[in-house]
Amino acid sequence: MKYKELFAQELYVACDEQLTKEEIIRRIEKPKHEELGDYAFPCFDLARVQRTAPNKIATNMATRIYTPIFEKVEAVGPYINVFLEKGLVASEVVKKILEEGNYYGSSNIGDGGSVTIDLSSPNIAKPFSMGHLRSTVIGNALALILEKSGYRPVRINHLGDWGTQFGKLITAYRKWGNETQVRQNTIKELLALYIKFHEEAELTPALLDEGRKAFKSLEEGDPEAVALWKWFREESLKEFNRIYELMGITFDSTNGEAFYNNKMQRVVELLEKKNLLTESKGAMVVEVNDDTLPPCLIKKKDGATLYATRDLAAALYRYETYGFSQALYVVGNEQSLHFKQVFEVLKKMGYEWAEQMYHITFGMMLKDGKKMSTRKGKVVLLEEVLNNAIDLAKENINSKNPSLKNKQIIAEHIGVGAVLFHDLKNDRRNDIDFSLEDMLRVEGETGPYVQYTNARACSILRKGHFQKGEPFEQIKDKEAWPIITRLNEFPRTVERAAKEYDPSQVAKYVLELARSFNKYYGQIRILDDDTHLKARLQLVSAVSIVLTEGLRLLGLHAPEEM
RNA sequence: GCGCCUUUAGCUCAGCAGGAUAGAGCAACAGCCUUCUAAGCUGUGGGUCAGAGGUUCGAAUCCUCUAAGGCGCACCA
Repeated sequence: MKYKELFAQELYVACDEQLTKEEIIRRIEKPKHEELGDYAFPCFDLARVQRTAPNKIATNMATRIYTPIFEKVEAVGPYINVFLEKGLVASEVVKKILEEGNYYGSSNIGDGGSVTIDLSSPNIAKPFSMGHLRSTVIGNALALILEKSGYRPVRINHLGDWGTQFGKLITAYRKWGNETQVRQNTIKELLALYIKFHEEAELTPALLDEGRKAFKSLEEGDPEAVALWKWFREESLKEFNRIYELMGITFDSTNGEAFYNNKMQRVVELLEKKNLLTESKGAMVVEVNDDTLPPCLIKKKDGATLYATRDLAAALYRYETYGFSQALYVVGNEQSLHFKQVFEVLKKMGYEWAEQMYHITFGMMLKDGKKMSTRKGKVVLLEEVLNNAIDLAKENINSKNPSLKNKQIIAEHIGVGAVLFHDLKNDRRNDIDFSLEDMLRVEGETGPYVQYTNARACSILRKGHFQKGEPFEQIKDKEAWPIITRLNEFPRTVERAAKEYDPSQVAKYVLELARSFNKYYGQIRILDDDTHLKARLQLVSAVSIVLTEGLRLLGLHAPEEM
């Protein structure tokens, strides 16, 4: 980072201040090919100002740039390419990492502001499907990345524990439910009831009304309905917690939709007081931005509330409780209209903090190119996928490293790592077609590949008897340079991931670092040469520190052996 | 119909506020383990960046249109 600024400063002087430093910084790029140097500056802008051929300008300016930080400055066509003094930079970077350890890459761009993150939010009484994986994994990674960037994340699992679906479920349970069966296998039985309800409702549409009525009675506190609801909720949570534990994810709050049940009246009153509520076709709505957005539904014909009402109540509650500087909603992109409406309503209510609310969208998990549907029973269960991945990791351990200790734990870290990483490595807005094969893959651009790289590095550190805190030695291998430049990029990568709410930046980074290290590993026998041993081990240690930290930011463990 | 999004190698995707010969992984093929964990490394083949215009010294990247696909559009969440 600072090397680039140094280059900009040099250019600023060399071009006689014909461009501003900001303009120069914006133009400086990283050449696509290593042979072309570490930074490059194209001279086309100056060519226009000076009305001279860019090649000429490049040649002239190149001779005017001189600082010890560059070992070579050369003009290639219209570009000025500079090569960093490798020894100097390598020392600075590796030293910094060894000194800072896990803190390397931390920043304070968040300035201690709290960020509420609405994530995971599965529906109670339904199995935890692959669809919820994305929100959970992306939200968790964002929380970790933001935390490293100086924010205080608040992870909120906004459980789907309220709504008409529970009316349906209660109705179904009353009609066809069997207590013993449900008690034995709650989630599975409830899912079956839910599916049956929708099948029957195709034949007898009146069932839908009955479901709605049941929900109304639940909302009004009918003891029998409430008891059923509580039971469903508890059993579901037990199941979810097992999965969260496996993934190493915890929450600061599990206040779901039901929590806001008694907070919605206030929202309705506030809307009334501000004259925002109007009647439309029997329902109460807020008109938002008339032409571009459809009205936001607040209350149904029968007086029952809707999810927008709950999200409004939740937003108020979260602002009052956490005083967030940002509020994030990690929810699929199919709900983008809903969040636009909710944010608009809040703005109309006069809350300027609504400007700091963001819908963090992500693509759908598809099955054979189509949306998965709980109602039709076409779901893939996350727990099964995770167990598959763990079993595979165990098989691999048994064939590749049978004497490994703590096999079970490490297999969990690897298996879960494969699944999480697979979800995080690409832009979150892309749809993912579910493929067990892809998800369990451990070679190539995968979590286990990165974990394996780190395990190798750790193994070298053990065998080379690496000691922390020894005097620093400069690395001499030119083969190490690609690693050094990657290591230097880590802080920028974290910062960018935080600013763009994009964990994939970290995932891609960690892959590149692993790749560069594996290449080095193939070229240099680290433990063979005593004279370079210390410097090399220090480099390896820096790599391991950054890989471990990068993986941690994605929610993955980095086992030292595997 | 309206709104938003997507379209880059056989497949899955990168390509960071336009810049020098478009990159990875998987799959295919050919190599590398008596020496630091082969979950690895090296090499080969594979591309009119959906199409057409436009802006620019320069476009996969920005603008417009077309085509294909996806998601959303009032009492579900």
